[in-house]
Amino acid sequence: MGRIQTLNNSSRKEIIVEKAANLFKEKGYKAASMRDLAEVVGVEAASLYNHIKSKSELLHVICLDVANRFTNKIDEVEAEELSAKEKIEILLRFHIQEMLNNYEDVIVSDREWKHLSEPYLSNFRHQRKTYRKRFAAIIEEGIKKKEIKKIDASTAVLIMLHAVSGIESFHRSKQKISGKELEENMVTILINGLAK
Amino acid sequence: MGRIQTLNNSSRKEIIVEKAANLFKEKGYKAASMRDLAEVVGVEAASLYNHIKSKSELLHVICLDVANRFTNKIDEVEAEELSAKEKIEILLRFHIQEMLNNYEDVIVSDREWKHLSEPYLSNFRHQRKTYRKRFAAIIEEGIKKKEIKKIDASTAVLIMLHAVSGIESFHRSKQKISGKELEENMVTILINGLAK
DNA sequence: TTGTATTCCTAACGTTTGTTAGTTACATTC
DNA sequence: GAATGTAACTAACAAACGTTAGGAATACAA
Repeated sequence: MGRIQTLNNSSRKEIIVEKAANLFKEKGYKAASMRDLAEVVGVEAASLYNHIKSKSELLHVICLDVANRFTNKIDEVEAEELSAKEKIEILLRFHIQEMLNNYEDVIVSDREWKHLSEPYLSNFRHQRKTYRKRFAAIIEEGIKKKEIKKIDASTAVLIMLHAVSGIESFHRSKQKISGKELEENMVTILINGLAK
Repeated sequence: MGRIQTLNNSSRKEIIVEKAANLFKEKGYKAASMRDLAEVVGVEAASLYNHIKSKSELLHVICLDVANRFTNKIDEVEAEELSAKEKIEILLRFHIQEMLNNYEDVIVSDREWKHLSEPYLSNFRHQRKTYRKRFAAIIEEGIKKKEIKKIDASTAVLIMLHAVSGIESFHRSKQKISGKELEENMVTILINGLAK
């Protein structure tokens, strides 16, 4: 009968959420059972319920946290006095950094948000939609100021956000290049294109 | 007691696979139950087993079909006498077209392949890996011939493949722009970049 | 019309699922 | 050391899952 190891200043709940993110990333939310999670945590399944309310709570804690991080960042970027192109590059680099450092949460949020229950599902959808609109608005500002090519702004947002999510494959591979190199490559390709 | 509608020259099995792809896309493979599928098909769950062997067969039929289409295309492209840049653009446009026309299969294959059972899982993984290597080789050829910027080829592949998968959001949105416009925007951004 | 496949049905199976109830062990405070 | 709250356990629940068995209805060939 071993207790959950609580190192640092993280609570037992935080540890469970962290392990859950890992498991959800690996197997998907639906395929990951509470008994799987319990095993990883080192405890019986029923014991988890001393710390969390339900399986779905785990998912919405993860998703909400990720969504808030991106919302906070775009708040910050919009407030600064920068050119549109600079704003875009900052956001793009932030996405890449998040994907390099907190990728488990980000991937789960990206891929499993559909399994959120109401009202968290509606909230998440709204926050996501709003974020993309604000991102697109920055691009449109850049087009107006002739910093950016005349392209469809929402398509550009779509490309950038999804391109970044490809970093998951990078994590799985043998990491021939470093995170910094990856970041520079991505920014170059997306801002300046492949063609010479 | 209604029978499965079999129009054109498609078999009942093909109809089930088609509806399954739609359902898997909507709810995810694990969350989509055979009873859900039966309801969509218009039949009782047990009746499906007169036409298919198992739920997992549905998934691997879908995934294998998608993987083969891309493999066939890259076979075709490699055989032609074209510049690397042209080859890349053809492949990119093919990905976009597939995502516009057969997106349900492609999305399911992209997102749910992890739930394949052996030996289909290993086969799929291998085919996917090989495809990406071949794609990266074309890019490296382009770099050598100075048609393409000096970037990390596998990062470029990763960006392109994942950018295209963002077209799913396009399908969900109110389609302000046409498929053709979307294609041109994507190709422009990825080949020439955002910056003016 | 009769015989034979095909396609559907109902009923049920054995698992696995998320979760609750009730109880025991540990940790902390007085 | 007694008291109290926290965190673990065992056992079990009802519901949902994929799938099978066996029989009834339909379609097609003779």
